[in-house]
Amino acid sequence: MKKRITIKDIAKELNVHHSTVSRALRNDPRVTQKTREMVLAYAREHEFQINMNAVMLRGKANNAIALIVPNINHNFFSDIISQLTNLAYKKGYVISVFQTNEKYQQEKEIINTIVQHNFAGVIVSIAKDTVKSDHFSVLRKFGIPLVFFDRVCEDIIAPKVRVNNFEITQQSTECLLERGFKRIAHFTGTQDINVFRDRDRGYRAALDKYNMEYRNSQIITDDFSMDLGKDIFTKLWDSPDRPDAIISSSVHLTLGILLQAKAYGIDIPKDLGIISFGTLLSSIIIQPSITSIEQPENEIAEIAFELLENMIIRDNQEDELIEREVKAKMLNGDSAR
Amino acid sequence: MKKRITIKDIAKELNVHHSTVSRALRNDPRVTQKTREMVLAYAREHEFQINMNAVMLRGKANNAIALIVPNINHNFFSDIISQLTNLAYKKGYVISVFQTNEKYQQEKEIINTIVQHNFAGVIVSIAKDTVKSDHFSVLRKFGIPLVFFDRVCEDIIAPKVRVNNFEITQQSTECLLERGFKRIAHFTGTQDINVFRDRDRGYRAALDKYNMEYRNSQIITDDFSMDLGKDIFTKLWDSPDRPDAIISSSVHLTLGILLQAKAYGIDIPKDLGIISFGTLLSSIIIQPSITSIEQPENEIAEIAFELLENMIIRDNQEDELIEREVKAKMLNGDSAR
DNA sequence: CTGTTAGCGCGTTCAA
DNA sequence: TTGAACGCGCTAACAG
Repeated sequence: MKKRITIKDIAKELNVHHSTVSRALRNDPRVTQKTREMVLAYAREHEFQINMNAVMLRGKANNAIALIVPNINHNFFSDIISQLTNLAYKKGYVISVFQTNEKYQQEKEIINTIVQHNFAGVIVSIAKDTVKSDHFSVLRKFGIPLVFFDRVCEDIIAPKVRVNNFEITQQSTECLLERGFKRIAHFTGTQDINVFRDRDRGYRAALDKYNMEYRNSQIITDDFSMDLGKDIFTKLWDSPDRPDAIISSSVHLTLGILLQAKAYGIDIPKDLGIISFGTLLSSIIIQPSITSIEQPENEIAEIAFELLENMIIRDNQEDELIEREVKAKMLNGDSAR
Repeated sequence: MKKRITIKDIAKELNVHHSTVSRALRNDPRVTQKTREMVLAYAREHEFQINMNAVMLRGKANNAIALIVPNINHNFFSDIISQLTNLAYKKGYVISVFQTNEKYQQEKEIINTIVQHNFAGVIVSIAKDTVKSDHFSVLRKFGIPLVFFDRVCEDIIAPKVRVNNFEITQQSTECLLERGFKRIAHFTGTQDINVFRDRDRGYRAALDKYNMEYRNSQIITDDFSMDLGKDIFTKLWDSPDRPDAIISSSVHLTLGILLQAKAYGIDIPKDLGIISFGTLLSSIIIQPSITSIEQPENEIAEIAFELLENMIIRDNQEDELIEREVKAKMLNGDSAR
């Protein structure tokens, strides 16, 4: 590690005290115009860069925000990351992104790292694996503001940004029912997570409303991958009680379904209705277009950031329950153009 | 900001010296079993978390690596981010992701932040906007290891991971020529960036080899968006010298092209051949499938990380020119299944 | 085995 | 207006 230039180095070189240099660099008014210019010139010339570790050790607030997501390379999350990064940049914050790979253990270690490095705040969407929530309490203990989005811990008091999963899934299911589908399967994730639980509740509410039942109704997958979607769909399709429609919680599962449907020569939507969460960018050019459920990623990012920034500025942890809900929308493939 | 518990607090409480606490926490052998256990128990109970700012101020190496990309929400980059984050995690590093939005100014400010926070190393793919490279020299000055991937600064001495853009674009163009296409347009990015420059050189090399010329050949876009792809294609298609094939540098441009082609009722690939960079996930279900050029994101991440880790471990900045090239592959849509 | 001391780089006293 | 001294939390060197 190269030795870096410090304010003391500058002070020695210019025959002033390092506290004077410190003041000059921060534009403290009680320093001569001349001295300041001398210091600034020297600093610029020698590319002085302040050591933030020293600054923060003295208690100055960090300007780094931690963002924790299960997967960086899912569009839903990468869109939110991108937007949050831009918002933060405008306000002088820096976002560090962490990926849990859906693992509780990694999530926990990440939280510790965040505490140890004095991050200013944390925005998180929890792992599928996360059923305990003890690791979040340490943030509260250390006074680090926390905001949940999308996938939340129900038993931790912190602001939460939710998507209207119940409502939109109910609506989507009803849409299929109204189009005459009778055996609708629901491909979704673990029921430990609010998002997938809410979606399944919405799905069942719609079935109940129409007095429908379907034996193979709920299919829970641990993983959202194209291959898994393909496999699950294949089994289901070849089973005695074949579905005539599917609601899918993930673009990747949907791609697997579509792929296999194509191999089987299944006519969509005649023989198989599909509604899928997630923006299937190319659904607009797929023949036939499928209906997708679009989530407002930018709005989620904006609200989450706003909530967190408020807490950071007011040096405050919320004790009341702040919940904000944003609305996903159904986008019919054929009307997308 | 809440006051956090420190080793001194623990020391006072247990009537030992804080240096003893420090040793106990780090499992220094020269501390009694009993003392250590006492300290560890107390620390665990009170959720002590070490203050990394203090540790780093003393000179200990940081375990945080900075990753700078133009856009987090492009699949090429988000795949690399995801993979890098996992590799880093296994080795005990943490990745912080920064987004330049293709702006030189942001890139520069990010570099300063990185220096100020003493990051252990930097992995970067530069912004389209970045024509100067002065801001990278500060990293060298401060002894922070640097690795470029994909989009590189030619005049900075640092390890570079490149994709065989020249070769693969030449090959793709020849592929189209051999299939009988004669007026092939090239949709690509600014020629200030090695990636797009290399692709265009490969494209032209193929044309030259076949003694072909095409007036509208090179179309440079500032931005890679679906809308722009659609607009540009529309203009081109309606021009007197209509293309019969396109090589596209971006999935988003390609989607725009496909969308408009569909609206025009253009038969692909009979009336319009298309080869596109980027994994068009759903190309496997698009009818007709289009040929894509797949880049080895995981391999890029692995090599970049390995190169950087070597420099970090050896506390070394490379003076020799390390260049590694990875190979993109053409993937024919119809053989993808 | 444990305590003492010093210092990492900076900002904030308090004094001059 | 500037300087001197101190301390943020931690670890290394040295002393006991």
